[in-house]
Amino acid sequence: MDEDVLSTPGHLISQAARGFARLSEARLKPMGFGVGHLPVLVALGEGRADSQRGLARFAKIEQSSMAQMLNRMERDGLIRRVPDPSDGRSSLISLTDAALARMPEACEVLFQGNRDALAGFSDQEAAQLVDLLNRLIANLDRLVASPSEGE
Amino acid sequence: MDEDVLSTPGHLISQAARGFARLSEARLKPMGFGVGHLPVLVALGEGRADSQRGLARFAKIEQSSMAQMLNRMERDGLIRRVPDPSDGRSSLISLTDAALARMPEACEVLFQGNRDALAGFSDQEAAQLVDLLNRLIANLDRLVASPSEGE
DNA sequence: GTTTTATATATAGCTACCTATATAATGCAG
DNA sequence: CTGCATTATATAGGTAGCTATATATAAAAC
Repeated sequence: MDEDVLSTPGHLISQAARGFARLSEARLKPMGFGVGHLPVLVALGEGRADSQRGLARFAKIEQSSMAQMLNRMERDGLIRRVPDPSDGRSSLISLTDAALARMPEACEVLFQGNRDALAGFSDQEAAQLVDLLNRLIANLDRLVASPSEGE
Repeated sequence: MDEDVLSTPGHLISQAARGFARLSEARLKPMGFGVGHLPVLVALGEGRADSQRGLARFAKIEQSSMAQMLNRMERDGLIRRVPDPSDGRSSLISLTDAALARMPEACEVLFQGNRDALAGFSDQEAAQLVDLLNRLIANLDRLVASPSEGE
């Protein structure tokens, strides 16, 4: 009876996420990227954010997590931080040429990983999965914001 | 064009997994559990495994990850390890009374978390989500086993 | 009965998250 | 123009996973 706590969507999603992460990690590593880099690459590449805070909000992770992520990416030569002339607390973050050059390939690898993972899914099923996930995420965002569940 | 790499199932699943983990963590912590404990509790509680290797296989994580998990659970008084009399390399792992006593409540909390997260889902939609996730996981398991994708 | 191979666990070191707290610069009140 | 609140970043320490490698015991080969 308590066994099927492992058949709940929550547990299945965590397993799927680990599977995806392992696959993506394995494929991105040879080109010098990690699975957490992508939101940063996209945000910087499209000018959607250029501060640590902005990147954290874009990636929907905590500021402290982004700080460490950026430390690793700077160490690995993917980004660069220059002091913001208009705000002494802040740095302006930008992609290095190396990161920019390798980005399209990284995106392609991720798209391919998704195609591989969705093998056997009809277009309709893939679309439904995305829809259900988006609704789930919206619910979870609401719940984490106010941990008192229900309504 | 590369922005929607963040709208792929892979990325959405990772966001959903983090949301679930944060929610479950917050609710389990007050009763002394963590989100990774559940497979161990279930496996031990139902006699599905009693060695580290067996637990790792059951939980579908690596042996080294399970070793650390068990270290933390032992430290926190949730499990106990006694040397296996019939195999000098191995320990027999069992739940403490404290863990056993709190387990049903933990399962209930997780079931409730799933109900909360699936608010607005019809039964049919919830079932479809589970089905799609199971197929996704099967694909990913296959892919990780042989990283040479497609066919 | 040794020697080899396989298995069980342990350990080192990494990513990517988290919470909580400290520090420094900004901006606004007074 | 000073002092307080706010904001941006940094740091400490934790969980849960990973890979890779070491060690000890067991089992199989010879």
